[in-house]
Amino acid sequence: MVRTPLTPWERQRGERFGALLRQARGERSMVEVAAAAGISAETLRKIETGRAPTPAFFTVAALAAALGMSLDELAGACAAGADDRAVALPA
Amino acid sequence: MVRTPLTPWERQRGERFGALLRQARGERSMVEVAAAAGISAETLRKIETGRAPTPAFFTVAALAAALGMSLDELAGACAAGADDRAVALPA
DNA sequence: TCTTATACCGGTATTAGTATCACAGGCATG
DNA sequence: CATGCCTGTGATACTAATACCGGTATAAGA
Repeated sequence: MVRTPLTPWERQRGERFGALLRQARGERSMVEVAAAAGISAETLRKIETGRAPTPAFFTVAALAAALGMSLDELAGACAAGADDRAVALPA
Repeated sequence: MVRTPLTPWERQRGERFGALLRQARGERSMVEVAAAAGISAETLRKIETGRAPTPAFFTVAALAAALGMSLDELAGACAAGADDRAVALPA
């Protein structure tokens, strides 16, 4: 109605998204990357753990810049990983 | 404190972002592009008019896909347009 | 052992994104 | 002229993102 709750596959996509970011972070600490991106460490943690499955665009953009990765490949990786959505959720 | 309100330049960036999207939409109607992106037309309108200055990442990704534009260039255009932020908001 | 640093987790507070409803203007068709 | 359709808009409702705090666990080092 007012604001469609996140679907299960959206949350799963968020988890994949977070895993991707964590992998990209590598050895660097959360606080360092968060500071580089200009966000709080808690937010970064929530995104990485999938507890914030749909972060804001500019948050992701700053994060990608801090991690030195492309937004397109990031979105593409999630879209590619979520292509089974078409089977699980035909609508 | 708990959720930093959007700064004025963030809102301005949102306006530029929306203007960019509206320009990219061209002659196509809001409802068509919104349907192609899988979001509601009202949401697209709010994003375009800058009333939703920091949309969700996947919303923007779907929109960019529907419009056939790159996320990196989109983010880059906004970042480039907002470089006067450093002067307006030194903090 | 004690301290420190990092990360995870739960709760809380506040703002913002997203969707539905109702409305107005333009334009065509009856 | 009336009616319906389409586009864009304003108001409203509800959920999610962001941030801060305290606590916990693990590992490294003094």
